[in-house]
Amino acid sequence: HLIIWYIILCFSVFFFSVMGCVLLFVVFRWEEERYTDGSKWRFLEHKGPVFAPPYEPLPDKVKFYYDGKPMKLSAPAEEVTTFFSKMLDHEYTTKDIFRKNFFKDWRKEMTSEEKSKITDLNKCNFSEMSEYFKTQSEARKQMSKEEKQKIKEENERLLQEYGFCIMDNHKERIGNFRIEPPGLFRGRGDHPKMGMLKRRIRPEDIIINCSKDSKQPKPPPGTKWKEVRHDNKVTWLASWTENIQGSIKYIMLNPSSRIKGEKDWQKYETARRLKKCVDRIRTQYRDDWKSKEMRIRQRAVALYFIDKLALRAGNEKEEGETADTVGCCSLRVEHIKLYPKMDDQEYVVEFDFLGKDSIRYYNKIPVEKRVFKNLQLFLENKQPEDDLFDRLNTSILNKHLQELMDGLTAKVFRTYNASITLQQQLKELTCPDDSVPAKILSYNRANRAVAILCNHQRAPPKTFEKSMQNLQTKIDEKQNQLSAARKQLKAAKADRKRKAVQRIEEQLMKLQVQATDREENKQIALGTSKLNYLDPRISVAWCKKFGIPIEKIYNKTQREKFAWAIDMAEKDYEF
DNA sequence: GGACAGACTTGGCGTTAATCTG
DNA sequence: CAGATTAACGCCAAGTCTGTCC
Repeated sequence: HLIIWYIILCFSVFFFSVMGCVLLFVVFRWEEERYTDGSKWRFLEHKGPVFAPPYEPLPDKVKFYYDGKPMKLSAPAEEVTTFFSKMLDHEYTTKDIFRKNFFKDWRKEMTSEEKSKITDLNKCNFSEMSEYFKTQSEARKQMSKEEKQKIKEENERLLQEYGFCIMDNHKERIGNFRIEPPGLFRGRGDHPKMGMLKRRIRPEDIIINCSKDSKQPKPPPGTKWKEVRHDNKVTWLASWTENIQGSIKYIMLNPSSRIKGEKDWQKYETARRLKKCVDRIRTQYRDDWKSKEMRIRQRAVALYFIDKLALRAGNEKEEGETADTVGCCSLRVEHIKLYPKMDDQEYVVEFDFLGKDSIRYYNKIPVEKRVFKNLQLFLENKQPEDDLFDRLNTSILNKHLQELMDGLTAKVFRTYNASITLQQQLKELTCPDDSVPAKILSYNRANRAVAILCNHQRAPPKTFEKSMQNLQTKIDEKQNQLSAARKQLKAAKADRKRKAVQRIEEQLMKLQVQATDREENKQIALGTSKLNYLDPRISVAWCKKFGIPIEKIYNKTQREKFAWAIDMAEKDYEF
């Protein structure tokens, strides 16, 4: 008996100390005091970035032809041609702008001799190189298990060595520790810089950020960092300036890190504060539609769009530097059409413009008469390419919002409206008696409502039709199976048969739900809203309330990112 | 108040890894 | 167990927003 008591005692001590640690850890990790002086960390140590592998010249048998004649290129010029020949199958290599930009940048890498010979891109023949790369990638696919395993292990080793850092008391995963390899810039949509050469990044381009008392990362042998600094007011570990737009790129931590998680949490707390005062703000902007000042009316109509349609703020962009895309404040006259009457609706506004990533926003919505009249006013005496809101920009708008609520900016409305929509849709769509797959369909539908609001579209997957067909075949088979099982049940009336029928019915239902979900999701991308706009605590609470395992909603990466929410939210959580 | 740099979040998509199926 | 299919991941581009300078 004594022994048993002793074991129990030991076990309890062990158990409680483990629990204690877990609790401490949780409190420590998410409730840890934040720095009040604007600093982001006290200690930061890492190994620096991993560079792109050096260029390997082509074997001599693989030739480039100019004007029908083989020509051996210098290594720098040859490297650039490999980028182009790898893209040959893409339609964009036929575009004028792409070819012009590429040729211009390619010539910069040529020797003077090459430069004088190669004067016309149309006389260049890259097909042997293109074939060579196709063969190479085919060979890579055909590699033996052992070879693949070896590569995997090497990647894992690199991850272990360079993929983590120490920030304050935590070992944290780094988001992107590999430096982007050189290549040809593509860009999205109609980008004026497509085809330009994205140059290779060297240690001399890199600024390292770490704490003074840490072990500094070593640059590769024979090289130097551009600079090593110790700036704890920022979160990045390394940075460099990219040559296409001249913007700065960063190496930062993974979303699972304390520093990202805390920021994410705060973002949703700001959105929840908006919830408390959104009525007041709405009343005010409606009032402002009547203002005698044009700038206030414009501000109020723009804010109405941002709130109602979840439009992005719309910063000004430098013309000719990027694709021509707009957000709310940068809308132009040509992007909207007004219809005093359309079918059975009055005061309809039709939006048609390219937003972020050149994704088209198309929507027809009835608005209130005052908004409509205001829009007519804003359009007066303007050309199609003129700004709709000529007295407004994002800076003016955000200054105003800041006065309405501390920390309020245009994008908070997107977060707020996305999260509140999810919560309300979940409430509306979830039936407590539904099966788990049916409940998940409801969840996905709620998620979908948000994605539609935020205009998160995707190109239908290339294999969409086929995969729908496959699913339909499975459903048909299952239906046959079911009717066969039912016949057997009728004949035998055995309990075992009854259960079999039930099981098949469930399987069939599951397949049908899957088909519905997939069909409805054809052109909708759920990922972005799930990752960036939906307060994860709403989803966690929903899972707890309806007994859905969290794994059904969030995959491993997402669970890591939302660890704070999974720890925090109870089933009665309200956004 | 406008230009610009800087820092950080948000975005779709192609590739890769995991899972499924015959 | 290999090939097909699907889900996850990573890539890298493109936004938002703040702060500084003039």
